[in-house]
Amino acid sequence: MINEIKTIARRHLAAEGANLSLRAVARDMGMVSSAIYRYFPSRDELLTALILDGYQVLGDAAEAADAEVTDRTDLRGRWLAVCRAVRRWALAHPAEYALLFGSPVPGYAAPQETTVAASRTPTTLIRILLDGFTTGVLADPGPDELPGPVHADLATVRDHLFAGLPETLLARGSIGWIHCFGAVSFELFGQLDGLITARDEYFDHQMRRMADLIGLP
Amino acid sequence: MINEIKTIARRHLAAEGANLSLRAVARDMGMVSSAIYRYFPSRDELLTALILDGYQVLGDAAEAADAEVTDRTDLRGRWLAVCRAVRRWALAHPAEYALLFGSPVPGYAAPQETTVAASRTPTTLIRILLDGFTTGVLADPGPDELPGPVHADLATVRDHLFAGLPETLLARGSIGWIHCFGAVSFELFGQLDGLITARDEYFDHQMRRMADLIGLP
DNA sequence: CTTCGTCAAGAGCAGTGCTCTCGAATGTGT
DNA sequence: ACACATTCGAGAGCACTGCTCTTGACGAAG
Repeated sequence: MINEIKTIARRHLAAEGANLSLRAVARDMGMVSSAIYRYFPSRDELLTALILDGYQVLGDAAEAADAEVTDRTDLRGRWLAVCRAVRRWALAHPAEYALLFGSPVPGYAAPQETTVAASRTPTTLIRILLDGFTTGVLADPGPDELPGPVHADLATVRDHLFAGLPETLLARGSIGWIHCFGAVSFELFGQLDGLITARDEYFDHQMRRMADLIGLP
Repeated sequence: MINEIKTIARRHLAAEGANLSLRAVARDMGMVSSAIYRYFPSRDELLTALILDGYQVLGDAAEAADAEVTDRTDLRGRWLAVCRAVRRWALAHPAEYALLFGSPVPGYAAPQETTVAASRTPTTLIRILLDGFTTGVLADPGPDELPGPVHADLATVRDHLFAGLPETLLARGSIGWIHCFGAVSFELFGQLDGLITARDEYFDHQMRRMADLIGLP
């Protein structure tokens, strides 16, 4: 039942865009709107559930894309594969992507759970670097003039999730992830319209430049 | 009159978030909602007006930040100044930033005018590179393995707006702009929550790395 | 003094999230 | 088999939204 609601809600999201209507979902289920409230205490809760699912599905796609690269030492190939998977999912589910990564819905404060669910995809990316470093494929590039406070922030993240990873690699990897997010959002939110037509190639080019910046062989 | 509506609408936008209510604006003006329709044929038109204004104000801020750097040969300083100005404006006007660069409002198709208004800020950035190149401060870094179709897209943009600029510089500058957008959006849309606390420094660090990637001295 | 255009008000339509109450169905325990 | 409890969905209703249409007041031209 809950799953049926979510499925129909996702369909509405894809069709209509961000403003999901509980009543419309209920109508599609042959129910009356108040019946939905048996299963979700509010519209925001339904959105939260969709967001959590979205992060999960995206994380799965990212991990699958990484796993598909047979040569595990091909860090650049793995990095590009994950980035492409993120973009592919975003293009296939623009409304859901906007829900996850777009402007926050006014009045809706994302619960703590969403922020941890959100970390799966970037974790997949950074883990590629950790993988490369522990297997010796990727060397510690040495210090990168990180400002002190940033150093502290990154150290915390590193100790939490990527024990042993040189901070410089974490910093560069984060930039790479942020740029992946930025490039996808830029395209999806219409900022590329009228400027770039070869979008696949443009995205790949950007991600390659990021791989260069990270220092991926 | 039109200006008063826009001013109050902006205030509501800042206070409530993206879902701007015409009736609330009218109420604040001591008018009835239908009176607004004398001045704006629809809510979307009002949003469009706000968007156009926003791009204009942001463009002004970017140009002013660039102009404030007295040493015109300090390309890196100029680049950072503009990026910081963009972020500063975004943090000061999050709802407006979301309107310009966030997820598109469902059912609302941005008119052509907005896309040209949007180009002012990136134009300011890229013009720094053009400036540096024409004055000899910045050398042509040579080809950057641009895919063919991207090459064609960028050539069109270059011939339109930045005559004489080497394509490689345009490509790198675009990446820099996209990353500026990405970093600001990432922070503003809550993706940094719980991870990075030193946000000023982190942003600056990213922009410096981008300046490195572009090759700014 | 009349006409004309501008302006705002008001009613009304269809839609929204959400709350509440009330019946019907579906078990479950004795 | 009966009584009880719980679950479910329907329906009405509240306050809100964007938007349309009609009506009436006001002031400036002719």
